[in-house]
Amino acid sequence: MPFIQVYVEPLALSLNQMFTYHSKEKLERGIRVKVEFNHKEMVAIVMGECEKPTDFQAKEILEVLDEKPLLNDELFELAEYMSNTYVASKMSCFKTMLPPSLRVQSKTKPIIMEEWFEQGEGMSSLTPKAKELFEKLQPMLPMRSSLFRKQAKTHTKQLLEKGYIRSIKREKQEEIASDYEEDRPPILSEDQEKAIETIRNEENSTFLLHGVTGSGKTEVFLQLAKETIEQGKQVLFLVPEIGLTPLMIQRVKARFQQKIAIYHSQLSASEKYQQYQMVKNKEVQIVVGTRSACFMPFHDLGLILMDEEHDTSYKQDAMPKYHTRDIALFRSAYHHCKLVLASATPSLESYARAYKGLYTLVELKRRIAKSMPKIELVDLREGEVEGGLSKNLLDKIQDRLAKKEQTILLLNRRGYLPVMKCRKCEETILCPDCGIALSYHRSENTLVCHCCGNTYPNTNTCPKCGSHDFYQHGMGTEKLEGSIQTKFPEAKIVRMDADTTRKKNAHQKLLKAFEEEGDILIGTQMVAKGLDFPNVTLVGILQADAGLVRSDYRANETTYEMLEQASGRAGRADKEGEVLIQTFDRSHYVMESVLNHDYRKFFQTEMQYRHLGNYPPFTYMATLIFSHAELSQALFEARKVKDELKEQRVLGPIEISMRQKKKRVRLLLKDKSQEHLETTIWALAHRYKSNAVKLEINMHPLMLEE
DNA sequence: AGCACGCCGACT
DNA sequence: GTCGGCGTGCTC
Repeated sequence: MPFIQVYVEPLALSLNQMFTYHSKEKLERGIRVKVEFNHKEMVAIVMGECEKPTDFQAKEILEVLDEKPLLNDELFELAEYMSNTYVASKMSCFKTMLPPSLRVQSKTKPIIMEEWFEQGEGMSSLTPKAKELFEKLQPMLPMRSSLFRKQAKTHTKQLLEKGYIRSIKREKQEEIASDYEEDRPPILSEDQEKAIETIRNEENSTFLLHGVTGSGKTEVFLQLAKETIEQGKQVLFLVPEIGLTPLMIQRVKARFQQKIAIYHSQLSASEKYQQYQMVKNKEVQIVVGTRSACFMPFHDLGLILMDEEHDTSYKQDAMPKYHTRDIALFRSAYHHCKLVLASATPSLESYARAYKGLYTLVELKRRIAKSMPKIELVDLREGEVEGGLSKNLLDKIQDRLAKKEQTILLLNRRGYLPVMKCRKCEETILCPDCGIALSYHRSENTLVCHCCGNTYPNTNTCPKCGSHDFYQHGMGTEKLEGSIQTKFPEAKIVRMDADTTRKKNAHQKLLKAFEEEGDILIGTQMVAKGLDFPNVTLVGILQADAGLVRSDYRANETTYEMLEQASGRAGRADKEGEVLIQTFDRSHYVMESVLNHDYRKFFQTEMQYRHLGNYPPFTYMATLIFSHAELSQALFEARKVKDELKEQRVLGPIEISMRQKKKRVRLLLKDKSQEHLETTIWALAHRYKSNAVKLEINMHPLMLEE
């Protein structure tokens, strides 16, 4: 009669230890069981057998929930790796790795049923409209209820009640593969051929494909994927955000003409389960997906492609705060398969590794058809500037309108006014939860916290002195849209930012609207990513240095990335592209590098600064956030920890925005050794398991919390 | 993480 | 007199 060890349901680090139970049967690692834990019933995951405990009485297992383990050996190893490197509980790693319906907490059996309608024997009379609809839809029965409802709308109820249709439950079936016209591979450029050759033949397993925008990286991907599939192996194709990559999916589908799995966070639980099972049951060879797709249960992975590898959406900001790139590296090592990281603006970490020869650098230096867009820097300190727009830029917009060509304007600040500051008493209206300035959004007449997303009605009254007079300085996308519309009344303007893309599929709808009839697309940095409109010949960046004033160590990198990516949106087809960058500091090395499309120069300069400041890739970092209702308590703990850590460089403590009415204080640790950093942080994590001051850890942070 | 236990303030 | 605040200790 075996004793088994389990991890229990709560994700907290304080319960990140195994508990022992008694079982009537042998149980494999990875099987879920129901147990009593601290007077409560909960689910636990079996980790293995052990000896009879001597110092306590083990309880009985109440129920065995699975026949087969949920995770294979590789995924167990991966969970171990994740837990260690990101200082997260094992259970939180298991949770992240599984699709929602298989998660530990999930009580429902993952057999997914869906509602269908079948023909009934309704006799009583119908209203004319219902009768008409029923006659139209009858030949299609039985059909999916959702489809039926979409057409019959409110008449569905009547048809059900009068028995013309009956509701039945069916096991969910797979969507019929939509047919895409087969896409034949084009003739590759010399650069592309060479890139493929290198990746195919080089011994190294990790490659950094540095290809300028429009250099045909995708074609390289597709070719490599094809070869892998022909060897009977699986391909994982990672993309940053699915909302921006419908084109990519279409291309993959069209090229391969076989069933592929698509996995991203916007799928419903049952859709995720379906896609997950397709991979597990070896029904598909290709998976295209975002961050969470890096945990798919592959059995014979032959190639991992990671597009836009610099993109920060690859890092999860909830526990465990993993980076998809690390997971991809782990899996490529486990499966002995190649990993191709690709970007026009690689992360400094990846490029540094390629530079050292750890990764093999593969370059695509030329655009397929056209030359790179012409870039012009406009000094905002000189010449006329009207509402944030230089005369130069206004003229160019006018010119594109006349030529019926399109313009993209990038302003990395949403809303109407970025701050509400009272003219009388100089009070700034702050978010009660976060303590940072609220932005005014005119269309909704609300004040929005861009930190936590909370909205408050705008009373246009100063909370301190009751005045109604506020400063009008600064500008967000909403205000820009208004002023552009006033200047060019005939122009069709589309605005794309977090406010206009909140609804599902809003992204695609806005982009479609712009492609079909828009003249000017105004947006935050989301318009810099991956858009491909042949008729866009002008890109204007309004406040190029806005990002440079930020204090965080990656400010220059993100600014370079944003400018270079935005520039890549201009002149993608046969028309020449032009980019106008408005800046206060045209001699800044970020501006100069972008001007000449010189990533290497940017890299070398930035590396010097990183070296001087002891920042990644020269060190490993972690942030520690101490939170408590009382600032003094949080500060006290932070200072105590700082004093103890003599071997690392510690920055802070600094006070950052509140969360849930709690004051927060941040320390930033830098360490030459990743192992040393890990052991230090783990020790701290254990110490703060049950402290009134809470400690939040972010290993290898990309964005420092403010 | 939850939740029971336990010890002090303002209320029917 | 008690209802209820949340500090701290425990979970096989």
